[in-house]
Amino acid sequence: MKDEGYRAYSAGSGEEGLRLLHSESVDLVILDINLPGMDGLKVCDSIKETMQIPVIFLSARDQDSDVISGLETGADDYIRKPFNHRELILRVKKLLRYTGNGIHESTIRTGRLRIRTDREEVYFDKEEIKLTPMEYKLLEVLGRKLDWVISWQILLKEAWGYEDWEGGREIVKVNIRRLRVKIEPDPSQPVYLLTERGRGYKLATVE
Amino acid sequence: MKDEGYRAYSAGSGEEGLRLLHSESVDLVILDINLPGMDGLKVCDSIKETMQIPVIFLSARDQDSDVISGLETGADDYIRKPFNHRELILRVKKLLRYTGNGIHESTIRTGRLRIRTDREEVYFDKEEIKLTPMEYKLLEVLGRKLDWVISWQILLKEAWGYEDWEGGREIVKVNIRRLRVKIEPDPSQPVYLLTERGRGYKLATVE
DNA sequence: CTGACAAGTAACAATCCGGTAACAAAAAAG
DNA sequence: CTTTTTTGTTACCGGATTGTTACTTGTCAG
Repeated sequence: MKDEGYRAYSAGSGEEGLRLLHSESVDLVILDINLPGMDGLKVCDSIKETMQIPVIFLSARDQDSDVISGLETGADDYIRKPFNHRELILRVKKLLRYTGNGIHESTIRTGRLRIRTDREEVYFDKEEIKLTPMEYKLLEVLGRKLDWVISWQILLKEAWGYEDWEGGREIVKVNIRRLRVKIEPDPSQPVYLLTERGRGYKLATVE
Repeated sequence: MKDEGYRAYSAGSGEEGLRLLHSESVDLVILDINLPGMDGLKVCDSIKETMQIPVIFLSARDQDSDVISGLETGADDYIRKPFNHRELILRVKKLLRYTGNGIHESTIRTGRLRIRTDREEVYFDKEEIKLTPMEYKLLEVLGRKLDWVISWQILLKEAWGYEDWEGGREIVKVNIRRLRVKIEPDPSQPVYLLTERGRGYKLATVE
């Protein structure tokens, strides 16, 4: 997993895994069924109860009934051992894409723009663009939903954390402008950060 | 599949399957790799190129390399034969849940027209038609009741949220016109958005 | 054939939305 | 505590969107 650019943690038991989930910010869980102590199905249950994180079972128990009970407890995929690494990676990527946390590739790129989410840095070609924390947050929110139009209400919530706000519309408008001034070659003719009138803004894939 | 309450079609070859896809409104494809004529991977490729329908491979070819190439062509899942019915159903359900299809279809299509309700985008063949928010709302309301005649009172309520309104009739009339100008090849000879004099309007299935 | 009414069409006007700049408040740096 | 940077607020402009009005066309009953 690390080779593919993901952060990865491992736990020796179900309990330890659940503890990790609460201390770290985790996007996906790969889980065996045969575990010391608490069994995998129970762990999956307890995960699905409290959070919406995709779970993949990876188990030597290859009976159909095992697979079925795994999927029925809400697991998102079930891979039988022995498994192929490449297949696992592909299935992980697919799941992350579905659940929208997909662009955890730590760098989001479109055209000459590059966002390194791990370091919170933005580059235009090789040059770093210095963004203020707010500007960066806004760009990341847009980047994580590349090509999707996002309304100012959602942006306000995702980037600022405000549910509603008097001048929410203005705040977004102005900060979009500030972002454009920094990331667009010509801020009045945006190429990356586009407006969909009446709907919102989107960061578009270019080229 | 039918026992589970799904509509199901089957095709004896890739070509036939692709033809079915265009004539019927399909939410998910289950595909073998070994097919007479065009092979399954090619079929999957061609599906993924033009539409965003989930594809599950179901194949006797159980080598890891087969699974990997299947997933890499963009398939959403790969099940090895022999397979268990219950597992297949569970995986189908899961996919339909992810892609949001199933309950309310995420794309409505008639003739050369396609409405992507998840992104609020409308296409004529491959070309996107830019609609204003109001135009889109109206079209979606009509599209969700394909072939049903809807009165201006209902349209007013569904699209505008007004219970009654002085110039309600006019507002609908004018916006229907605006929609037609954008979606009809010849706005004065509508093919999609038809009038039922005295009753209302409907979005008709074409072909 | 004709009048009445529904629907089509076009032009106009009000409103809403986004772009922009300048300014003020708040936060961070020195 | 002062300076600088960042963030939020306000105001105004221009244009797209939407609603309004007026007029034309088409359909159907009598």
